[in-house]
Amino acid sequence: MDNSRKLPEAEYDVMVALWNSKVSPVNTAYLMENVGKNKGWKAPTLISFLTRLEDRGFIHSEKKGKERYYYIDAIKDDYIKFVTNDFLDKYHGGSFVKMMDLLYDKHSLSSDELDEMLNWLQAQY
Amino acid sequence: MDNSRKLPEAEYDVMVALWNSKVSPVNTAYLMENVGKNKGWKAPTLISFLTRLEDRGFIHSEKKGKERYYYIDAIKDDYIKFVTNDFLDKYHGGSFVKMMDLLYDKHSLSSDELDEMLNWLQAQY
DNA sequence: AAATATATTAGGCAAGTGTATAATATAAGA
DNA sequence: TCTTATATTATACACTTGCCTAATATATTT
Repeated sequence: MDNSRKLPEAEYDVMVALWNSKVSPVNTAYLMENVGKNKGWKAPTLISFLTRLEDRGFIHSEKKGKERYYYIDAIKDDYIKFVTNDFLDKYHGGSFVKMMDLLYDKHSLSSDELDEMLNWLQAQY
Repeated sequence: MDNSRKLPEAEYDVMVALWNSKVSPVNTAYLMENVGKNKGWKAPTLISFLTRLEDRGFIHSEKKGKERYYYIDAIKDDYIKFVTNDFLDKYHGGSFVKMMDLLYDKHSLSSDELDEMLNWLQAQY
């Protein structure tokens, strides 16, 4: 179960479309509509990413007639958690506070967001 | 002047060594000691990353005798801020709270960290 | 000044990523 | 069933990234 690897941009974008879909499986046409088009990809481009995702074990697929349908195997939250922890370690020594500190200093964190966080934190107790 | 493009791993590791140095400029030998060695790189490998960093405008250099010395041009906090905002947007819809929520649920955020954050937040008011 | 040591430069290559064209399969229509 | 349309597959190619070997420049020692 080695789906815990960081995906290249394009493949991640495809996964997002899959994760966002309320139905499963979805076919290539659906994914063309929901990511490919906006990205300006040709169908074979999309399919090529899907093939790679399948190789990595993030999805699997099944052919029905002349179309192919894709099923999700990687859990979104697990993946996001993985990349997030990775990121925190790499850029902030694993510390939330360090990250907040930096962003606040640099005016990237608004007081609204501070309020929101405070609320959230207080709710955890 | 914002060459704030996301760096490849290896180049980022070199930047970290540069940013961590208390002196500037530093030479290749210093960087071999401080990153190259641990990474198991040969000197030309390190130098190749340095050349690329120079091409990207993150550093510049100067040759003295047979050695070359490197000067930092990219500000660490600016770069980290850039990648952090990028990351938040990409994986958490730009929201800290969403990120905290996910990690807490998934048991990646300890109560100690929660306390720390609460302290930090309260200190901002 | 030669010979030797050492640092840098030139150049290159394999794997990974983004992307496409041409070929092929399969369904649908005539 | 033959033709046409359409989706998929095969294949490939350019760039980027990680890394190195061989060649060259410069300093040091003899």
